[in-house]
Amino acid sequence: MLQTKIEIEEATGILKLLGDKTRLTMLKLIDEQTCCVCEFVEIFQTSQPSISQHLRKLKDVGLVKEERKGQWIFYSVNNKSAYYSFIKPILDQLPDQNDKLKQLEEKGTRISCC
Amino acid sequence: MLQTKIEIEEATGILKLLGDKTRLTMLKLIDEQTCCVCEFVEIFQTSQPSISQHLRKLKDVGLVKEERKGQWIFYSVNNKSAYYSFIKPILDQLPDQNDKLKQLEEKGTRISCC
DNA sequence: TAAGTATATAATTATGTGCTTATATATACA
DNA sequence: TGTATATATAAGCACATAATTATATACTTA
Repeated sequence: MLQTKIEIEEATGILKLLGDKTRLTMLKLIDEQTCCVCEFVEIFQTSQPSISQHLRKLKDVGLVKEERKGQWIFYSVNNKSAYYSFIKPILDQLPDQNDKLKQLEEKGTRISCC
Repeated sequence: MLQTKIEIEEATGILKLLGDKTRLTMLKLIDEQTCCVCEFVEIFQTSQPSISQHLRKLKDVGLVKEERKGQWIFYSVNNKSAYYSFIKPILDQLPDQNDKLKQLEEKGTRISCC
């Protein structure tokens, strides 16, 4: 695939967002899956507002999309984003994070699959 | 080429470094060229200590290498770095920055070519 | 060796970022 | 409609980061 060019300033904005452990892991997780906020809270063992704020930043640049299903809001990577081809090669070099979701399934706290 | 995996925490460290306009532009510039500190100072229109500190951070993780030639120290991307295959796809998506070096050549302040 | 140029380092300041606490909004269900 | 659950937002604080200023070090050349 021919890569599209991205301006330096846009690139630094995106890279700044990826330069955070929580957000980068999130993106890797939801590149091929879907997660809701409370799952992230459990996975990252942090507060709900903190997770919401990270997701907000990713949403603001269009990297993730949300879909409400009842009381839950499910997040996934927006592969229609103009930046998707920029971040995909990065995500592909990261180790799989699915063990984190497996742990939720074992504890019975996984929601997204329903 | 089969990509090597990089741990999430290492990746965020590297991405944090790339998430800065000066450093990202620097890396793109010296991926295939060589520049010395005073050239960066002129290109980025900033102070010499600021440039040195950016280079220091890149050097600390092994992303760049330095070579002294007389009074000048020339910097270039260290393509032997374990992280090179991680950052290369990122740099490749950035627009060419060679116009900045051309401007130095036109002004007669380009050093590295000698 | 003295003066000039190039670069590095240290200390300080200014700004940015992430997390917490508190509160608001939205949905579900009894 | 009232309560519980899920999520978002706002304000404040703590910490991190980038730039500046001042100074030190290294090399060059007269």
